[in-house]
Amino acid sequence: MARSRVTIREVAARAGVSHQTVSRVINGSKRVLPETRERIEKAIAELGYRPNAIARSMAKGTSGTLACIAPNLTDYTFASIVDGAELQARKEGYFLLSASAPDEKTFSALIDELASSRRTEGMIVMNPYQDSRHSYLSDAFPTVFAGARPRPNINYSVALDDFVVAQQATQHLIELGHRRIAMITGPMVEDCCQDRRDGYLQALTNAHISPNATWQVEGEWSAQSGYESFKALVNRGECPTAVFAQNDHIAVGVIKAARELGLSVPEQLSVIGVDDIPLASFFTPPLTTMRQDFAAIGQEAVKLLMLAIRQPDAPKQNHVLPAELILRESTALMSA
Amino acid sequence: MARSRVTIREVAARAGVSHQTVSRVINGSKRVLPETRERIEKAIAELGYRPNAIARSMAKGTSGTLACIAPNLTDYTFASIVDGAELQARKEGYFLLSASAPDEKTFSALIDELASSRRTEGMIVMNPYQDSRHSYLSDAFPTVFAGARPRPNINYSVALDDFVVAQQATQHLIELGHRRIAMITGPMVEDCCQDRRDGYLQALTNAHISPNATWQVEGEWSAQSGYESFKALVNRGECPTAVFAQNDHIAVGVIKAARELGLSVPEQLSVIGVDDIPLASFFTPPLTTMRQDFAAIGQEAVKLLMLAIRQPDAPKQNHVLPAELILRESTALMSA
DNA sequence: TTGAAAGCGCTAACAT
DNA sequence: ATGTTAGCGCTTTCAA
Repeated sequence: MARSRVTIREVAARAGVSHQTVSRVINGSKRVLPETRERIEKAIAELGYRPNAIARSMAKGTSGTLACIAPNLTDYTFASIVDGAELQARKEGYFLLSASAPDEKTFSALIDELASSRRTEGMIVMNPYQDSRHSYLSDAFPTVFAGARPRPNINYSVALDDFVVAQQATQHLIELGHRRIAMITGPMVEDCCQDRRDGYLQALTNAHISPNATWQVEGEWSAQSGYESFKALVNRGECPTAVFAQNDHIAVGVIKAARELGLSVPEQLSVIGVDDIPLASFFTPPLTTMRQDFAAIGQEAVKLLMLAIRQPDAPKQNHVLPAELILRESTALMSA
Repeated sequence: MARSRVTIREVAARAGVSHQTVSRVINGSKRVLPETRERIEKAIAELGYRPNAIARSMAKGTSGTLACIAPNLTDYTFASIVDGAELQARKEGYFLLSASAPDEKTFSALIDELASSRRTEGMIVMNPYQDSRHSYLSDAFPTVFAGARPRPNINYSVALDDFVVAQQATQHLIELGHRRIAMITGPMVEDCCQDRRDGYLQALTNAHISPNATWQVEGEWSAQSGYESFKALVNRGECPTAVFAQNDHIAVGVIKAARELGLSVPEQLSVIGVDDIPLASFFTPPLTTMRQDFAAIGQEAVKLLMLAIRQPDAPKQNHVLPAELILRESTALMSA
């Protein structure tokens, strides 16, 4: 583990061969005599030689790293996707550089640094539509979106099947007998929020329930937002018997607000979320939710990225993943 | 943003200067005639030239990246530290490569790849003592620990002041009138768990309460573990009136277990955690806890790493950060 | 102020 | 099977 300053040439000298033969050995070429190989391997061990990755990248013309850009790295959502991506990247022989860009300015600077400096071979971008960050992107540099649909400038994406998931969540509430079903959304600029809204509407329509505009409130992805949104809703005089929260954080906020409003969950109000965050079963009541497989999204994104890198002309692809209904105690049969 | 294949020489040709002069311009050297500079900048813009970071690293002998290694990237703890580290790294002009190593084998392979391949200039390691991963490390390669104390082979670290924090948490319970105070710990192989135990013991000693070994139960960092540990404790016939949980997840598990056991929190059982995770105030009851500034830990770690890189002979340093008591509703005066 | 030469540590192409 | 020759795209001497 000593700081390696030994070069391929020193190894070559010690083994009495050319540096090229050493290169062959470290690259696992077959065209080396076993005894030569052995001699070289001995020299490598004795000298503690380790190939310099930068020089290698230089010669090969590839950096061997991918990048993953999220608004932040602390949201469980993003972190899990990154984790899955990292795993897959390493499997593919790449390193993953993850970076967070809280705002559009940071984002564009980052893209610039990462893509045009050839520091990475491709990148995965999350939440490209929270502002106009997607406008800095182009498929001229291999890019895949995670959690958002493709757009004209970007051809690849992996996301939850938001429409279906929302439909299923809403359907679950309907099956429990609810008809006054509110929805609290994330920021509607994001693809997934729109898709989830559409899924919710579809489920209502299928059940011949006419959607009520005042029951759809736009919030943010936080518990605090869920809390405030639900209070606002009730203060407006509307009282649904069930809420479809577009993520678990919002759901948790809704539940807290309901408790303060004297509504018991699930007896008087059913609440369903999306994500299945690790602590979902530790809230009161334990959260019914649609489980997403974030790691799978990250892995898929990397696979798609590899494709984009290797076959720049491959056709547009939008991978969509399912979710699973996790039944806990925040939803219940509509009481008579 | 087009994929940059333009080199410094093409820019030079177009501007009618040597490639070296172009290099001076992109490196902001003063020794270039304003008009020459202008011509070059024009050529750069027209050609859409962007310096190749790899080639630069190659020539300069530095990769311009730091690494951050955690058991995983999804724990809020690790993710927040990484986030803080990334912010600071960029401020220092470095990129941060974060990687997760779930097991010791992955870890050692990672270290090897990262350090000896000179792909990064230094690294931050979290949880080096959960197994013997620390044994793969050496200060021959700039390394700082986050959340653990230094050891003979590693000179730099940044961590919460675990002893003091635990003492304060326990002290809080004591001030509320509790004397039967249990503790549920994380894995005791980790430094911070030991330090937190010692702080807990110190607080008891200061209050002339003799510690009860059966009230100290070793668990893991999860809610599930807190849940099981507390049930085990009570099943043993012991019933404390307060619990110091070594992190919030454990605390949340304890609360759930207590509820199932028919103990109301905080009336019959006070529970305090450590961390102040984002959802802490949304549990029932909202969690009293010791807030850690994870981002600060990450930032400090990078600062220390920069020091380690620039002054390899600087003296050993162990930075320690405070925590803040966040009073919510999971702790209360001991009932008569 | 600018340029020419050399080289960072490696791999690729060709030669032997 | 191995060696030789050229770079990869840049920075760093050292001259001019």
